Amino acid sequence: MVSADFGGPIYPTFGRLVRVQTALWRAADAQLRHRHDIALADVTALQVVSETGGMRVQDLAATLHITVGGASKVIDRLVASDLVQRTPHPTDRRSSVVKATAAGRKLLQMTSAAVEDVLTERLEGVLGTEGVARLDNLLLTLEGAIEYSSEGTLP
Amino acid sequence: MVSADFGGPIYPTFGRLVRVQTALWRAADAQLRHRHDIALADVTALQVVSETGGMRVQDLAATLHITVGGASKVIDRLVASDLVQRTPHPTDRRSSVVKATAAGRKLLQMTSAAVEDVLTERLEGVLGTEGVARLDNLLLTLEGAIEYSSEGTLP
DNA sequence: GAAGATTGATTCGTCAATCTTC
DNA sequence: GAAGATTGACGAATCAATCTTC
Repeated sequence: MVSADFGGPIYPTFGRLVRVQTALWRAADAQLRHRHDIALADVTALQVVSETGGMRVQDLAATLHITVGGASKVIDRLVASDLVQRTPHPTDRRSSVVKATAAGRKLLQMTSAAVEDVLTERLEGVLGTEGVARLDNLLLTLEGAIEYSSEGTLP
Repeated sequence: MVSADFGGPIYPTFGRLVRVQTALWRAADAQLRHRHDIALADVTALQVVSETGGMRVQDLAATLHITVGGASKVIDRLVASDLVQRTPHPTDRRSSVVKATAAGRKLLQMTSAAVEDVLTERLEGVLGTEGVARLDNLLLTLEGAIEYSSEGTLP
């Protein structure tokens, strides 16, 4: 079944998605910079690294949908702040395995609470837990579909 | 009523929102650069300017949730490409009114079709029209709430 | 003095080139 | 030769400073 266009233009919905995400990001980012002097982008990377317990640079890039070079630089910043460390890959000397340090995990606990506060207010406070659950279901569906369709777009 | 946390952590949902939006943005942006040699950010600004029929720099900034300086530079690029023009504000000589040119409106028609194609495939094709409608409802609610809560966040 | 806008310096991510290792 | 990662140059947005007009 090929997608038909019964629902009217979809650009406005996408515009809303972008604006909502931007506004939420900015709110959380401002809160983190203010309270913990760190950017949300860095905390997000730290979060991913921490919860996987160790990953390669390109795995971080794939998870965040950023480039490998960008991921390398994010890690540079986190290493400089002693929040993660590069450890040698056990079988492949081209790779490093990036792991959260104790300081990184500690900072993550505090920053996660700050982010949770902002998001709970602005997402759950507006949509309610039921609305958040509906949103999450839709996003899960999209996320699953996006993973494989992100390849092979351009010739 | 203060927000309570019955739904579990909300950070993962936000992370999904960011990743889905990023992936969709990148797909549409790549398509536009490839077919029309213009960035999605510029098309988005052109879209907003066009559909309002004329607005000030700070109005564009407020709509897109970007800074005034950033909006000024987006307009610089669009002016350089002859897609919008700055016209004198009728009553306030500090301001300009930014309007889409004929070339801008023409380009917008073509690029909108390209964006619609990408989004129809990746949003509607995955969620269906009903799913898109549900997503749009949730985003509308969030957008309405965000407008007024974006002020007065930091001391 | 405040509001609207522009400009220059900085920051962050992408892209292309490069280096090392497979 | 290909894969993993890093580095420098570039593009785009933020922030602070500045200029003009209210």
